[in-house]
Amino acid sequence: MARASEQAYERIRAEIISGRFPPGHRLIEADLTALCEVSRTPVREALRRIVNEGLAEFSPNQGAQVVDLAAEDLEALYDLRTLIEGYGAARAATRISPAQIAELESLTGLMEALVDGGVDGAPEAAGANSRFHRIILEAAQSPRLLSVASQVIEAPLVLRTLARYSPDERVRSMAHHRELIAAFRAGDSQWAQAVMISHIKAAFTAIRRDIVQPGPG
Amino acid sequence: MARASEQAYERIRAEIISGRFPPGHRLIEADLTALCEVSRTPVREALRRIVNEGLAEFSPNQGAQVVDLAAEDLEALYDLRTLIEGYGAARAATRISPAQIAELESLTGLMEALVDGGVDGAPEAAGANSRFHRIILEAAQSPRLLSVASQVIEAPLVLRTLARYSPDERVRSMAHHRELIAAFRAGDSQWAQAVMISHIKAAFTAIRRDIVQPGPG
DNA sequence: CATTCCATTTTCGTATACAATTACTCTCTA
DNA sequence: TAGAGAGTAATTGTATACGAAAATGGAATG
Repeated sequence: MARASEQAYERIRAEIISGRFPPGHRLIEADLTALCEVSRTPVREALRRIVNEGLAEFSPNQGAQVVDLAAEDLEALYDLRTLIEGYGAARAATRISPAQIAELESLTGLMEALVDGGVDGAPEAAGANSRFHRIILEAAQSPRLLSVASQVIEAPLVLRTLARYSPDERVRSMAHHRELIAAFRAGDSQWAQAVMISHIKAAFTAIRRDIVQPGPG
Repeated sequence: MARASEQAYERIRAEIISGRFPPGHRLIEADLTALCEVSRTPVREALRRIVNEGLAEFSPNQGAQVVDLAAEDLEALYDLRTLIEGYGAARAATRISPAQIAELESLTGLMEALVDGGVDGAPEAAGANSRFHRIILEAAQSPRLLSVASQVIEAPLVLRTLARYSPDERVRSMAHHRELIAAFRAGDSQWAQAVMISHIKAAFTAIRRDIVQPGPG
């Protein structure tokens, strides 16, 4: 089975994103071996991948630990994300297929339903949101973009942005998704880019409200 | 020694960038084990890193092979690079230290000397050029940016852009470097960004002249 | 002569054992 | 009591062996 490392990757990633491995938590290879029920070799491979996607940080001979975004320059991270996802949305506007647009609509409908139903569908909604963004990046038809984007999209997942939104912010976020779809339908790159930038800036504002950034030095 | 994998990484990278491993060349782990004189474990680790930086591509159960940029969408790659390095230059303009500016000057002087001396100092000049760009990205003071940038900077190294430049283009490239330093001295983000964008667009033009892009489909 | 199928070989994926490095704790001393 | 040092435990880094998947080559068949 060529998926021991894949299995390890998904398991560790889930632990981090769910918050069961909190920021700063050390990722000991032996522990992960037990958790994932595979040997250290695929665990190490999964770890490198997770580090590469920005979910963890790595020090030689000291292993990896879950990234602590509160200690990082969140504004720089979100600026980069704005740049990259904005570019992706612009490219996607002239390349996206009707089938992909239909998928975006379906996901948006799902998320709206989860938001309206008072129950806490946060994890599911987060998953749908991730797929929404991923479809756009895939529609941009640039493998390199996909790979680059993962580095600025994965890390913020530990923040569980959607769960922090106020009701108003949730409504706005859904509106952004609807407007993105409209921009794609129109094939308008600038429009799509502008909405995507708004979407990410809005997310950053919600994050910044919650997380106290460390002063310089 | 924690540097068996590091040693393997540097060796394999050098083989690719020098062209001794040409585009499309299969990177067989056993061969690399012999070449690097370390076991397969660190070789595999080095390979994953090289794949991640975009110097090679990977297929499950089939290993890695050196990236063939002629088969890729070069315009998309360079667009991304423009975006990311332009942003880096803008950030660097307000954060770079005098010592870093001095380093940039020193490297530019070295490159100019290599260009003037008729001998083929291409590999050295390429190294100096890489360091020049790296210092700027470091001056931008965003670890994530550094990591993201590597993915769009490393891959084009296989093209050996500098060696393709005409004498005029070389002069222009040096002028860009000098102008970047001036923009940094002025602390002018927009200026630095504009020059960096020009610098990369110029490189792309030289590349596009040489490489025939495959049609869509 | 082209094609398909099977055996062989090559190569990657995983597990495990060992080496090297780092972190920790306890003791001894000022 | 605070600090330094040595010895021990914990953890990562590397090597090697085995298993699984895929590429290859040749023979049989239409």
